[in-house]
Amino acid sequence: MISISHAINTNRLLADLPSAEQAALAACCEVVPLAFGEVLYQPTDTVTYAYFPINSFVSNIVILNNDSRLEVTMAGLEGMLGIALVLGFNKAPLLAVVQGAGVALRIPASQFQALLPTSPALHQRLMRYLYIVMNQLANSAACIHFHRIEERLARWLLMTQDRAQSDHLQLTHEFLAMMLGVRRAGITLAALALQQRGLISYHRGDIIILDRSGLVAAACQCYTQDCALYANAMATP
Amino acid sequence: MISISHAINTNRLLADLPSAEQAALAACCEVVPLAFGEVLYQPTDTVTYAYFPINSFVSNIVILNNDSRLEVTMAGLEGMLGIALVLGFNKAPLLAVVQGAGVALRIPASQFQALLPTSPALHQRLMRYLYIVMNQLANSAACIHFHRIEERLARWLLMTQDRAQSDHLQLTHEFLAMMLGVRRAGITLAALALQQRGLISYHRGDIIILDRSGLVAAACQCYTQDCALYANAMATP
DNA sequence: ACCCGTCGGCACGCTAGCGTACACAACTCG
DNA sequence: CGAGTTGTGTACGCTAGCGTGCCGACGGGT
Repeated sequence: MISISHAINTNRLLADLPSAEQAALAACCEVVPLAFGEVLYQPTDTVTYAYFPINSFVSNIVILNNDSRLEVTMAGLEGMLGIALVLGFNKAPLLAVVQGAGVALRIPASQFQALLPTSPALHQRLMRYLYIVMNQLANSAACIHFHRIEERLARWLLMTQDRAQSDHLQLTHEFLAMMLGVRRAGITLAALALQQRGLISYHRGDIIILDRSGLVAAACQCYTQDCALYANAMATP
Repeated sequence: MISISHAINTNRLLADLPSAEQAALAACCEVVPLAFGEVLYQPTDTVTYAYFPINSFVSNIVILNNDSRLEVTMAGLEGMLGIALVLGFNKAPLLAVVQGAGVALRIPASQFQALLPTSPALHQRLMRYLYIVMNQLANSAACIHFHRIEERLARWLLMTQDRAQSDHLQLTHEFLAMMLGVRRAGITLAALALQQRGLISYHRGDIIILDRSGLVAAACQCYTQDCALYANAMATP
């Protein structure tokens, strides 16, 4: 099991906080396991916990008209879930589904909200994170509209790899199709193309990233832009 | 010319604020005209002013790879521009273009940021507004991906009508095509369809909304959902 | 060792929307 | 009043992706 202090130093929003803030945080959070497929929030649910993933990662999914689904953001060790709480609100807007099993730090909503006014550094980090997420959302909208499945798939695999911190992912075509909002057959073709170019290999739900830089080249620039945006926004004093 | 106090009572984020907060606001803002096509922010610009539209409205546009453009949100009397400032940041992420001429309240960035800590009611409103915008972004991404041009056009006209507060809009097909990220010819077909159904009429850049409720039916549900979301989030205590 | 559920390859016709290009009509301005 | 500009209708072939359905192959469980 991962200790709380180790967890706090792993999540990028929490690492490097002043030790007083880390201590305050540690006092009210716990390390919990997240299982693959677990639903953290349903749309319109009241948000009872904030989560900071450590080695797990979670997809935020829009549900349209009860059938169409589309992943719009992803949160792993670089982010958090329960963003609404930072805005003083407690209604979840999106479906949050655990997409990579692992552990996360969990804080009850009320304690989290009580913590914010007394933890200025944390608060600032979270505001920055909100800014980043808003940009990711805006860029995603354009990316999803303009870019082809193959490019989007490559981007998505890279984003997932970053959060899973492993070049070995467990994803079926069916699942990828739901995330990208396309047909399963569409994913099959795109994945075949990537495989034939020697960038990935896969076999019944196990995807291995063989050539990361090749995959970056195959992805739309949205991937590199996203990374740059995160780095920039977080680095600015 | 519109007076500052009348302006403050027109923008929905500012109306109904405690009078002390309105007074503090009034002390540092001014009413400025916004001309059609005026660019308020370029991506990566430093944000020098926050704007609260009164009878003008502004599109926030993502620019991808220097050519593809797509409107992702719109702000009128129900919103504001310069959201980054609320998050303690001063970099504009999107292109903000005035799409309906009119006036807006304008506040220098530093004064705006100084105002926030001392105006809790305003601050809360703005956080709510951020929450709404994030949801609009997420929903837009899905809407743009799944819905047809005709539905999206209908939705877009309704959103514009709400902000222009007039059933008479000035928009060319060319402009609409840029907003929706599609071909001009695509807009022509969709607009013809709406016109033949008796919902709108247009003539060389002048669009008149004839049957608002028919248009709501022709639009994807995203429009009604958006409205409901705004009302809900703003109404919650 | 088998069975059956899961996963992936593939093929069919179909549609929305693309890129492009041309023509005409309506305004604008000299 | 004539010339140019702007806005709209339309047409062409083309592509990405859709919906659907089938089949084979793999592999875990009994």
